[in-house]
Amino acid sequence: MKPDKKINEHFLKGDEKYLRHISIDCVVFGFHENELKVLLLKTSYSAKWALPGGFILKKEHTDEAAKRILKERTGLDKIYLQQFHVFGDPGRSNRKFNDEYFKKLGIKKDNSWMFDRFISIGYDALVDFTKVHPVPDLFSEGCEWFKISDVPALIFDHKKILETALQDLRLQLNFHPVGYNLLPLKFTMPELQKLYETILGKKLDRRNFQRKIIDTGILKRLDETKKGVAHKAPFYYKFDLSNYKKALKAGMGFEL
Amino acid sequence: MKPDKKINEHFLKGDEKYLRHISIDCVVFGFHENELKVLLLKTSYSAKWALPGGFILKKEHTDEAAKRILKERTGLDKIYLQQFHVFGDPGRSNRKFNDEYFKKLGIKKDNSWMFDRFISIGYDALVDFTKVHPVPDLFSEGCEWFKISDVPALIFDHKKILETALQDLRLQLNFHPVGYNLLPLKFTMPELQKLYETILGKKLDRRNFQRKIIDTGILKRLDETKKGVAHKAPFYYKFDLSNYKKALKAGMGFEL
DNA sequence: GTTTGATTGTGTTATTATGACACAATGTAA
DNA sequence: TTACATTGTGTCATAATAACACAATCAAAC
Repeated sequence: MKPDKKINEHFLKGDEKYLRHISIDCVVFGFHENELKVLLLKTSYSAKWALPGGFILKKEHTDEAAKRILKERTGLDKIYLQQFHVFGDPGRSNRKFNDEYFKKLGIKKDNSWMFDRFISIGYDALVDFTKVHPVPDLFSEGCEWFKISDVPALIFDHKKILETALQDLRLQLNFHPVGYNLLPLKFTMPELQKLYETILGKKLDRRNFQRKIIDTGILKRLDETKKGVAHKAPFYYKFDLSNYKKALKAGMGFEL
Repeated sequence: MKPDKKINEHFLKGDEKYLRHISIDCVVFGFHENELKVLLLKTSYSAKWALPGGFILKKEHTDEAAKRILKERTGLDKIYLQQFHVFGDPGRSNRKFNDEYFKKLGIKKDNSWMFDRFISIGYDALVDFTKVHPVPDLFSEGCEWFKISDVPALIFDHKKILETALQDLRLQLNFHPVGYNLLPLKFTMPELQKLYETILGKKLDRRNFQRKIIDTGILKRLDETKKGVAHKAPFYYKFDLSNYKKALKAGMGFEL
């Protein structure tokens, strides 16, 4: 089926497949080159960008829907994913679209479930940047990572959703060793620290940080050191999965 | 309009007023006689009890809907209320009803939006027990407070919703001085401590508890003492609203 | 080859927060 | 007047945290 035809069908008949009035928006965090990043889609119907999102099949668990949507956008299967907030303002999506776009597709705005009010469930995901293969969706012409500090204009209330997710991530940091989901298998202590600093938005003392992280017991130091650095080579670490899981259950207390 | 007629209309035409597939369930916490309590409704269509809940008007903010629902059940206007989780299992409400009840009302199950799948947004509320006037809803024949430790059988997944709310409340305790919402204007230190102990489900040291609470600066000791106790009379305290709000913004760190 | 610069690994100390604990004071009831 | 239950307050040992310094090592510059 041609893309235009698919879009048309989605606008006119999507409500036969999906629950009306409810959507899911995902804030996908990644970490690369010492920067926290978020995955965004370039909408084809406006100059703005959007969070990857989608809808819930009539008999699908909301969590499953979020997983499915994420899988389609990132190719990733088992990722850290959880709901963090519901956005239920009736005016949240009543913003201006590009009418030309819909005219071209032959869609009348009062004719489609897609222009109804939507309540959106926000999910946030932490992914290993290096393993993601971004794929735009039907309504997007591109898919890119953006530095958190450098996010473009977003549609609807997506900016607010992103900010809420970020706040939530900061809170989580003390309970959840989020590094496991955001970093590759092996990583150095400075890299891990940089991740924490980026999320929290503040500098941390190198030595105290190391002590606290080590004390949790969730890390395992490898014998290997990083090669090719113009200074003392840092050790690689990886997460000790068994201790990591224990710590999760115990609800690791942890202040930075 | 007669109740039966109202119910009938709700089942057959409610979807003209409300969003389909989405509901709100409220966990209303109160504190009385040194016990944490929750407000429940006795369903008229089964032997079970239910959380007070309702639906979202087509142009209503979800938060407003929760407020409205709560106002109708408790008579209270300005209460501490917030969403804590979305329950999105497609099977969550596919449980057995009392068919007799619906037959009596002349409602066919495949004929009403009310038997569709619902995604429910959980809101929890902390209220001053002494100010609540419980009012059952259209589908309930009663409305009562239950001790948290002594909750009867609940419909659907309401037990799980309640438990999730309770967990959330425990987490909140460290960030939010919840006492303000659950206690009357003036209260004694032992009463406040008992509240914390009940929510956390563990005993706290009397002297350490007092020190920490006092150190936050959110309390103001009155000159008045409690009368009519067969032992040393405890002082009354009230919340220092200005410091309380400051502490909220600063995100009071606080471990028990 | 030696030096330089940047960065890592590690340990000490002062300060603060926490948990465990004891005794004097007070109001009613016996 | 005494007994009892419960409150108000303070101390001390221990644990957690923040601030801080120096030696080791790698690549690049000379």
